[in-house]
Amino acid sequence: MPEPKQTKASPIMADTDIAIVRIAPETSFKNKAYEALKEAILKMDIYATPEPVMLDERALSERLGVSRTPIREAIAMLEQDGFVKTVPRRGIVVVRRTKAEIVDMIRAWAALESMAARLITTTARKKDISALRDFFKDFSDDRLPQDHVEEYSKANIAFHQALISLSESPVLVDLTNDLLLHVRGYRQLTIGRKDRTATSLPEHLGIIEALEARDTELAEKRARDHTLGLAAYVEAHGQELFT
Amino acid sequence: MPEPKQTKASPIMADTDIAIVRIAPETSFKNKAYEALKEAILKMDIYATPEPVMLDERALSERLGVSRTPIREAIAMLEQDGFVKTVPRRGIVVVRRTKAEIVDMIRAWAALESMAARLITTTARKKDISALRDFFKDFSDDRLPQDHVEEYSKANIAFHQALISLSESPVLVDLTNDLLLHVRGYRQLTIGRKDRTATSLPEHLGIIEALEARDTELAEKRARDHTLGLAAYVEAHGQELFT
DNA sequence: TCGTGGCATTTGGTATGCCAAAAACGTAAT
DNA sequence: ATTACGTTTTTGGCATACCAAATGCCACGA
Repeated sequence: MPEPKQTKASPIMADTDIAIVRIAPETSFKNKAYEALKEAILKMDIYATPEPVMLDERALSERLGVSRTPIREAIAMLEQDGFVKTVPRRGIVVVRRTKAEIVDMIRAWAALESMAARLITTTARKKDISALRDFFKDFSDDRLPQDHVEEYSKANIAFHQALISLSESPVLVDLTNDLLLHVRGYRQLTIGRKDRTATSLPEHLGIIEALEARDTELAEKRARDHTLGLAAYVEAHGQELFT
Repeated sequence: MPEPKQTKASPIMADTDIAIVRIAPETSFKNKAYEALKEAILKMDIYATPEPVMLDERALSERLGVSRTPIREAIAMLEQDGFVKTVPRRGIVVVRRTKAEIVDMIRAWAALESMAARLITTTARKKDISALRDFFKDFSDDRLPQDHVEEYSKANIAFHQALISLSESPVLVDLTNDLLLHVRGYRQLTIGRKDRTATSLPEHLGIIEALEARDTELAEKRARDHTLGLAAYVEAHGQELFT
């Protein structure tokens, strides 16, 4: 009889299916190149120089020690992500976002995060919600966020990502992570700006309180308004950030 | 003789810069393959058969008349989109979404669309908003949507896409289009189900009215609740849709 | 001096060939 | 007949070679 081919284990070791589920996935050169290039792109300050940043396939393949083929596949993937754009017979250019695009992304982020907040009020556990406060435990009246902007900025990002994760919605998590990668292109310059930092912490605490109170509408509104506030800030003050 | 192909204009016609802006972009085989495969994947009914749908690089390259290289690059792009997943030395499998994933996507869609509605109340022109009614002009009490499900389903999709477009937010437009492509995997089975169709039209009209009234909060709420309603419906009745 | 034509170079696009892993197949031994 | 084992085939990954378009350099000539 046609028994399903799935693990035709011999009778003796039928019950010894130890945790040997998958041996080394051994990521391909394509994926390695993708990760390497993605990190490199995110690390470089694209908005520092006026002239566009270009990539060279052959130079990359030589530097990474692989042929052009996996490099090109990685480039194709990065292009899908919107990080680069290849112009036929001209070169591969690292995409620079305009202020309008960044603002637009932040608005989308606000939409997704407010939905996450909504979901959290109905599903997350109380202790997990309260744990969100830990991200800011190093800040207080004696140690103001605006005096440690860089550190607060990291805590800020971590908080938002943890918040979204609480929604237990893979789609929301993935989409916001993608957006954050683009927005973080000029991390020091936006998220952690001193004048916004002052109002940021209280707003975060307000969100947490609404979540704990299971107030769906309020949590959604506070999450949305908080991030829309960032969008408005960038729109108003971000002019100098784009040379 | 090799005449310069790029019309190096002589001084006489220096100011006669006619509309010769760009010659044929001539999309590459890579992009052609990407489009072709994407359409093919969306067209096939992935959820019809129990066994996973596989793709074969060599077969595809032969059928499309190109080598494997552009095919592989197209596959890499599709994998970034989440349409396929290549398993090393096993094959390329068309991804099948679970009910939970679809519901999750619809929720994200609801989030983005409600943000679009919010933006529309502050920026869109009245006449553009009112024009949204045209999508449903073929339906009335004499010609109920639930009696023309297929046709209404198309109008439904078109309405939602037009709605998002009114936000003039490229990010929202792109993200929702991507989500819709995945959700539409079983178009007839979800969006246009008869029992939901009856309540769909009034809700749409309600959204349009809120937009026209520039009632930001109400428009946002109606847009969100409408699409969340679909999510809830799929979650409740979608069991049979996944074999 | 200036510009014009062409040749060399650069760069992305594509085709092809080979490799190793794994599945598929077939054969022989029990 | 079933199992075990070895061979063949399949399949994705990667390297390499070639092409054609676009660019830039440079010599030649008005």
